[in-house]
Amino acid sequence: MASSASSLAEEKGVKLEENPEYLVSEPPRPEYGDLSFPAFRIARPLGMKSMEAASLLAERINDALKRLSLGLASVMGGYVNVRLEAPRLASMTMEAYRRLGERFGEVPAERSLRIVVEHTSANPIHPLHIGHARNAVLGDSLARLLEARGHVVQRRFYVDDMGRQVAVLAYGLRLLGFMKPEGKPDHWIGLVYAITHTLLDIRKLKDIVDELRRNGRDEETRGKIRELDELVADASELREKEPGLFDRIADAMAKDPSPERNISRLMVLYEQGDPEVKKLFREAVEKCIEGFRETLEDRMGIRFDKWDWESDLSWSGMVGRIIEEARRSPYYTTYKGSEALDFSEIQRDPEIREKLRIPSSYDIPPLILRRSDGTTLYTTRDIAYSLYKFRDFNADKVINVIAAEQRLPQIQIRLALIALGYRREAFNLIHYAHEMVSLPGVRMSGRRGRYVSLDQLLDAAVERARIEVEKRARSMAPSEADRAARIVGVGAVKYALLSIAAQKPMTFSLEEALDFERNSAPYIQYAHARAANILAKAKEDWGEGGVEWEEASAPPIRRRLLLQASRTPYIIAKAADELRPELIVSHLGRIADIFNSWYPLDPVIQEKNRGARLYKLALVDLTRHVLAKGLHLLGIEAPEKM
RNA sequence: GGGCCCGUCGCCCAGCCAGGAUAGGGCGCCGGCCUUCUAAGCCGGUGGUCCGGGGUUCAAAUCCCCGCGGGCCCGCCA
Repeated sequence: MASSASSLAEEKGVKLEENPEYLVSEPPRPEYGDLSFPAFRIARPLGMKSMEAASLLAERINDALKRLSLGLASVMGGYVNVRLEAPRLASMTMEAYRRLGERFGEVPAERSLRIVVEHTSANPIHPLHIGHARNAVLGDSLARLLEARGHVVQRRFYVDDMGRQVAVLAYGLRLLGFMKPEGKPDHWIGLVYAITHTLLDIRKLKDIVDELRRNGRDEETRGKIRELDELVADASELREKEPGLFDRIADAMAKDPSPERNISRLMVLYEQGDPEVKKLFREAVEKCIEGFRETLEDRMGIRFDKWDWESDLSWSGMVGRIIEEARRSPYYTTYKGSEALDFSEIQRDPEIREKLRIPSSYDIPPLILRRSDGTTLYTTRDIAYSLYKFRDFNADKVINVIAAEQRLPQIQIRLALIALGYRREAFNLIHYAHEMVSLPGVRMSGRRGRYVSLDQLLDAAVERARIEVEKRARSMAPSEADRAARIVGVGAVKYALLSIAAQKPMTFSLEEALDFERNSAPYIQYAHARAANILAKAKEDWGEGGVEWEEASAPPIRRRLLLQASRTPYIIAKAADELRPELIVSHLGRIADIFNSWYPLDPVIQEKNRGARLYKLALVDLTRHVLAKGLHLLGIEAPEKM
């Protein structure tokens, strides 16, 4: 339909403003047909009345459909509606499925691109929590979608080991005098970090209180004392968790006349590559990453091709070279006494504003490149890293999956790239922003050790799934039940995170994620398992011929399942091109709904007529495949049994 | 003070970018369905001033403007 509209426009020498493909939709009532096109939308640019455009377009579409004997177009109001010839659609779709096998649904893009997807990149100072999970699951799904579209994708994790937070952790570990994680290493690291950070804050606040008191500022003193009380409460909670660890760090810190100075010194020494400090930092961060990998790779099946250490980038001289380039740039300036890049001129360019999506009346502040002690800042290092991602993979496009709160620094990075003459990179660096995840009633804080870790959530989900699996575990071997529980539990968490569009803030309710009914991963997985089960019991292969394609026409629900399943390649392409995994989520939901309504009404194996039975088997097989494919693109496994 | 995102049945969400034919799902609630390919399922019912107000248009949940409510950002943190 879309191509008929395009060619019509082309002949009239008119360029349509919008892609006609976007105008194709499903009519509101099934009697109207299977697809519809609002002809009035293209009537005006073509210089026609809407009815005129509709009948002309219907004629074109009919010609095209006739060539394939695929259906019939009719005019209704200003719409052209098409009713597809189900048997023909069935044989074409199944033929493609048989030819492509497991690849059915993937449509290669016109041009295969090299794309880097950087995601998760959590600070290596505490375990992953639900917010990181949203990032990880989105990033992983985007990567899978892009691959399905024929792009060459590289997944990278940025290990941010040069921030102040890691220095705080390293300082704490040095006070502790050893590094022997008990239990999962990232959890242990998280505890050390929280204890150290909280003790540091208490120390700082105490100093402030003393100072205020000396100056007789009673009002302010009382306020600060209240803050202090809260901190002490947090500290005692931490102490309860691990008294030995806590006291050791506390005692050692009490002997240090200036913890802050020592932390800053650690940062400087690490950036300089001091061997002893380097060993300390690296060991600490490696422990944490080890824990991350256990969660991401072993438990969630989210893998990375590269783990990029921020410090490596810095030591290699890349960050230094960026600063050199900045100094030579005409936008180099001094801001608040520090070296900086000034964007006031660049951001006046309307093309740049539009391409980087900078709001029209928004003034991007200058970007400071270095602290006064000479150490670099995160954003500066990220400029180097952005370029590195393009170069190292020879990438056409780099997608950063990063929380929306980092919008400003992400814009600054792209402006900086332009300032340094890297326009192509700036325009092909995409900030895929997602909003935060909160847990109801939980005030999370990594610095205070107050968080629900992703591991805990996954444990709860898998545990819940195990109970459900055991309820119906019929003929399942224990190892099989284990596997099913893991697939269902982890799948449910992933689905919950993917089913809400990324730009919406979400409250993650474990309760709801563990409701394994409709609109959940288990619901889709269940439909898949049922389909797989029918196929397993069938002992017949529809692919060897004898399928009666006429069976595709009726009953309506059977026909609808075919129609929906056959849209899959289009949906996958769209979801990949628009970076919208949630389109896959809703497509799977629709297919599972139709399949679940269909199969109890229209038994497959008991069907007496062989040709009909084989067609139904083909339809079950297609459905099974399409569900598995979609789940896979979301990073969710599809069990054969559950 | 400036900017970004969000606001749709009691609750959670889709639809909005690319305006059109009675605004869709799920949860909840009410009532049915396990001798027939797994009831994590199916069938029926209940429920909406699309945050408010203007404007553009033959036509607005969708586009524009002004408000209101919630989240986030504006650091020599990351």
